[in-house]
Amino acid sequence: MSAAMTPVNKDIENLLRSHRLKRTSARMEILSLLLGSSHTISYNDISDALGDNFDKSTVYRTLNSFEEKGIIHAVNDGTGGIKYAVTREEGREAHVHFKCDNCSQTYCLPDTKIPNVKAPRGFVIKNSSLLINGTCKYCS
Amino acid sequence: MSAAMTPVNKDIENLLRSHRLKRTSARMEILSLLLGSSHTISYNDISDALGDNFDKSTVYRTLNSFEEKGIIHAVNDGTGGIKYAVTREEGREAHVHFKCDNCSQTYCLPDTKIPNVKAPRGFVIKNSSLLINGTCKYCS
DNA sequence: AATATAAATGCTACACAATTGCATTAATAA
DNA sequence: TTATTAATGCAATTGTGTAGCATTTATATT
Ligand SMILES: [Mn+2]
Ligand SMILES: [Mn+2]
Ligand SMILES: [Zn+2]
Ligand SMILES: [Zn+2]
Repeated sequence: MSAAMTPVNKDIENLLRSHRLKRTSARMEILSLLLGSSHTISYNDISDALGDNFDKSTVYRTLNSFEEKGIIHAVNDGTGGIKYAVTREEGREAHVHFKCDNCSQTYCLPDTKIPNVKAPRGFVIKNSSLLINGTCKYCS
Repeated sequence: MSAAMTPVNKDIENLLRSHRLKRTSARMEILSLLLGSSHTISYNDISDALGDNFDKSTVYRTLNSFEEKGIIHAVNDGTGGIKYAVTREEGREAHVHFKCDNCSQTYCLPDTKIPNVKAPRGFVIKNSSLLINGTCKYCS
C-alpha cells in the first residue's frame, strides 16, 4: 500500500483510467499478467497464477470488460476455452494467431496480417480470423 | 420398413458401408441431415430436427465417428459448440468457412482456399483455418 | 433361419467453461 | 465524510461434451 509505485503499475493504472475502469486489485493483477505474457492466456492460466484470490466470475467479468474496452482481444484456438492477449499497436489490424502443437501455447503474430480472400458472389466480408497450427519458435 | 428404398438412402448406405460403419438408424438419419444441408450443422440442429429419437451421447458419438472416417469435418465458428459439414470433393483441401452475422449460419466455401501465409522465423506451419464473418448470400 | 460376436445405443453421471441473480463491499466523485 | 455507482463473492445454473456400463442391435457365420 505504501511502497513506491513501479512504473509498470503506473502504466496499468493509466490504462484502466483511460478506459474509465475502476482501479481494483483484480483488474490490476489480471491486466499485469496479460501485459507480461508473450502468449495468449486463459481463465485457467489466470486462476493458476493468482490462486483463489478472486472469484471465477470476477475473473471472467474482468476479461469481458477488458475486451469490451478493446484492451485485450479474444482468441479461440479450438482447445475449448477462450484465450486473451493485450491488443498492441501493431496488432490492431486483423492478425494471425499461432497455436503450437507441442507446447500448446497460442501466440499473436501481430506483424502477420490476414490476407484478403475473395468470397463467392453475394458473400460480404466484414472480418476474418486465421488460426495456424504447427510448431512455435521456442519448440522448433 | 417395407417402402421402396430411395436412391438417397442407397447413397447413404453405401457411404456407411464403404467406411465400415454399421447401418443404424441414428447414422442414417444424421448423415441424411448432413448431406441435405447447405450449411454446417450443430448437435442442437440435429437434436431439433430429430426430436429425442436418439440420445445425446449417440448423436455426439455418431458425429465423432463420421469425423474420424473423414465423412464430415468440424468447424468452430466461435459460437461455442462445434458444427459439422460433409466433406465434398472440392473441399478436401483446406477451405474457408463463412459465418453470417445475420442468419448466424456457417457455410463451407469449398472453392475458396486458405491462402498461404508466411509466419515469422522459427514458426513451422502445419495447417490453418480461416473463418470469415459477414453477410451471407442469402441475407445480402 | 438360428446363433455368435462385436459394435452401437441409452441411461446416468460427470467434467468443464462460462454466465447469472443478488446481497455485500469497495472505489471514486461530490 | 458521505453518497453514488460499480465491482465483487457466492451459489446456483446453463451449455457443451464425455465416460462407464448394462442392454440391444447389426452383421457375419453356421
Ligand atoms: Mn492476437
Ligand atoms: Mn468446410
Ligand atoms: Zn511451442
Ligand atoms: Zn445469412
